[in-house]
Amino acid sequence: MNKTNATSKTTTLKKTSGKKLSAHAPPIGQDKRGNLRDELIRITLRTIDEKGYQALRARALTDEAGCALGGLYTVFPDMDALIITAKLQILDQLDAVMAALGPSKPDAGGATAHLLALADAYLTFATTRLRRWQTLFQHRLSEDAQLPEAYFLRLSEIFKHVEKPLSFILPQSSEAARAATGRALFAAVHGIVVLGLEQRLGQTPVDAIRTQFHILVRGVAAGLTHQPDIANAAH
Amino acid sequence: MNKTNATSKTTTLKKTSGKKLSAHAPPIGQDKRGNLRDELIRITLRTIDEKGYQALRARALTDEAGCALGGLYTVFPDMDALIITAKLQILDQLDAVMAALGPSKPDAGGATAHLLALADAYLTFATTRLRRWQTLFQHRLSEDAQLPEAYFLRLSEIFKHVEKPLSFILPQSSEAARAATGRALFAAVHGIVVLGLEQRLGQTPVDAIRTQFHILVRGVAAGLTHQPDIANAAH
DNA sequence: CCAACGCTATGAACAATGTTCAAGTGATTG
DNA sequence: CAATCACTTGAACATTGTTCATAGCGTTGG
Repeated sequence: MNKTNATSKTTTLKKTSGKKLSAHAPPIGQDKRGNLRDELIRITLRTIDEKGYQALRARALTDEAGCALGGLYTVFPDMDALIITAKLQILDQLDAVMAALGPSKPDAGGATAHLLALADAYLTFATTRLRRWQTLFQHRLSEDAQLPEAYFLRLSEIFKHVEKPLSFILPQSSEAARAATGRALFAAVHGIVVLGLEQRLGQTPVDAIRTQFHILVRGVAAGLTHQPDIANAAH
Repeated sequence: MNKTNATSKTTTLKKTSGKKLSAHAPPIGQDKRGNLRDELIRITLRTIDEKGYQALRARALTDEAGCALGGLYTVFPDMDALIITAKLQILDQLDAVMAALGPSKPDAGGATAHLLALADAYLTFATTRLRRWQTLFQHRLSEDAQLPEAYFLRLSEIFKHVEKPLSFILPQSSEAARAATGRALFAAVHGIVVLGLEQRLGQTPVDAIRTQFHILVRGVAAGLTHQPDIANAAH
């Protein structure tokens, strides 16, 4: 069912035909070294967009980049490193989308509207760039490998987009309380989107997803407005 | 690395010497057919508990079950089917944990407390049976395979645990509004746990996670109590 | 009893992976 | 022109899940 044998012919063996003429007329490679790295990253992102991160294959990438299989391992220690680089770029794009909304109006109503706009931007990112978003949050690197610290730093930056408007809903609260609340809100919206996009049965889920985080964001905003101590009574 | 169970292999193989009606218990293979299936499921869950779903290997499972590699494919169409069966059982366990809390007290305060207890039960499940929980929500089946409808039915049942106490917070709301709110709340807590357990850096994240969904659940409960229309104004 | 049949388990073979590394290639240098 | 060196190459390797011709064993018919 799974691994169809269609590929048996495709991937191989121009070796019989003499490639003595190595033909370094530039098929793809523009410069030399650093460009193979960038080229591989570019192809990785393109493959993700077209077929999803599950389709990333060392041979397919190097074929398309016009280098040998081993070439990949001259610019990356392994495939994980390549994918991590791609994930970092995608995270930057998500950050940019949320940053592009600008600041919120400095009152509780404006803050709530801004939180909804952030959630909407997140949902839009997840649906319009579904494969990139899936790469961000579904892809697992293999066993021992660890995401770099820069990844988590970027993630905290994203949480900050949510923290900022909270200062108009929780003007008296501590920095820590706002951080926890912002993180909770982002994670909550993330969870709604995750479970919503996971199951592709049912009907158009996007509106249902939007309904859910409307309830959630407006509910939390109203609750915190009436009882700000909730955010502080952490323990 | 560990071919420790060479003994089990030999013992099971010798049951070829007749004894269909065996008085003394055979070592592993008790009956015939359905037992290999159950045995494989058992071993699958055990492997998940000990090493995580990433460690599931056809050869390791069949070795331990005392059958040949191909034996797996006589009782399951492929490994996905086996893992799906395991996931269904794990989902049942999660459902049982949340059902074990019983009903909430029939007022808004009792409902809020119950929602918090549900979130806490979920977090406890995720942390004490981490590998099973990861299998539930991190494992992806390969490409074409689909989770069975029973899986999503079970999931809706779990959402219902959250819906029920909501009737004391939103007594006037429609069934649909409560369903959307319940789903949103579960997904929100799920998102908090997911992002919380993802990054194991920092110190004890469990308390931080608990803090977050306290803010969230109590915030939403308070908000919906003061402005019940939020749950209805879907669009 | 045994011969023939049918089901089931078997495990070698296969295709598709990521990764390694000896060998090759071409430029630079002495 | 030879030697050296940095870099590239792709065949080989180790692991995967999956398949399928074959062998084994119980049942049945004569």
